[in-house]
Amino acid sequence: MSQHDEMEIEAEPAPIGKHAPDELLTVGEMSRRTGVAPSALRFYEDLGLIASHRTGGNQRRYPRHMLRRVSLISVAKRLGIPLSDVQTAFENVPLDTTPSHEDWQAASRRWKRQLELRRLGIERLERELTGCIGCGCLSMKACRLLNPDDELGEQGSGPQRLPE
Amino acid sequence: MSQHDEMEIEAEPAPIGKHAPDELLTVGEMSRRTGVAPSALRFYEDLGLIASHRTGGNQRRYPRHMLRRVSLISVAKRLGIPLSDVQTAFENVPLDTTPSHEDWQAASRRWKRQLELRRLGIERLERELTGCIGCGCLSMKACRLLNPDDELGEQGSGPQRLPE
DNA sequence: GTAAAACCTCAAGTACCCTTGAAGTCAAAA
DNA sequence: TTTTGACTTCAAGGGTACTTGAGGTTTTAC
Repeated sequence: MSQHDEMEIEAEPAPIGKHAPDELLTVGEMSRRTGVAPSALRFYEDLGLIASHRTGGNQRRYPRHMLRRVSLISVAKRLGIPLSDVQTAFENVPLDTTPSHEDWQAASRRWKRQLELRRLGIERLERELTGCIGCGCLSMKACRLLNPDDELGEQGSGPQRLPE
Repeated sequence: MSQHDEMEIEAEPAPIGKHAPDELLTVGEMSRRTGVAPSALRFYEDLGLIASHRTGGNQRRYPRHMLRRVSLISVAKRLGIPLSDVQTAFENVPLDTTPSHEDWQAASRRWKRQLELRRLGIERLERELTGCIGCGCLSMKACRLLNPDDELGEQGSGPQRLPE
């Protein structure tokens, strides 16, 4: 395996001077840059979370803006956010064209809201636990943590999500 | 085939219609009280996350303190915390005897620390996203969110966890 | 005493989120 | 041009977290 220096990745004839904004990335380059395995990238593409162009030889070529999507997906993964939620967050970010300023702004705000809700859920549980530590009991009666039949504890069975 | 060769926990005649404070719970009662399916309870028991006594007829009977464990497990599920982490959090809480005040206190503190780490990860991402919204870019170069090769983004492939 | 409801085990199935491997193709360096 | 590494698809496998179903037993209620 050849370890290239961090040079400009130019799959196509390089425009003189600066990197092309239209530069396309192979699956391997995408993987190295995002830390997401090629197999996972293909998987995300099957799910429609990301998209690629194909060369004449049927190889994937990703537009640069796809880096953002992949990075956001991997961030979500680290926070335990399911891919279905990621899909929702991406709802109005175009796959086929470079998303506009506004597209990403809107997506950022959606992401932030999601994160905020998750954080609030955690903060609340922290408060409950602090109370439990304070009273030294984890009391079944007093502790909302252990009686979560409120907005946090939607249903009895099945996968559960934080409220949205 | 009945096996009464040893003293087993018998289904005691319940005090008329009401629950005794040291009452043992069947798997069904446990399920109704915690919202966790009986199959999941059995699964947790297989994993060693919870434990039960058995009647002479080999049916599970849960001591009341097991309600806490199950509830905490289901809280963890809601927050996307894997069962392996739950196991860690329970490490020093006895399964066979009613955990003491101090056992639960220590567990509470461990839980709180776990939640705190998770929250901090989220808060950091929120800050990053706020910056991105602010600058209106989600810039690949400026945004740590999209270049997470720091303590949050350990390695390239494989399942990733929040730092602990 | 009997019948229904609740329980038991064990095996297989499901859903998500991928990874691994086989068998073959493409692309760029030597 | 040749070689090699990177790529392709497709099928199967794996970990987590369970659910479902079959076939049988126990407990409870009448």
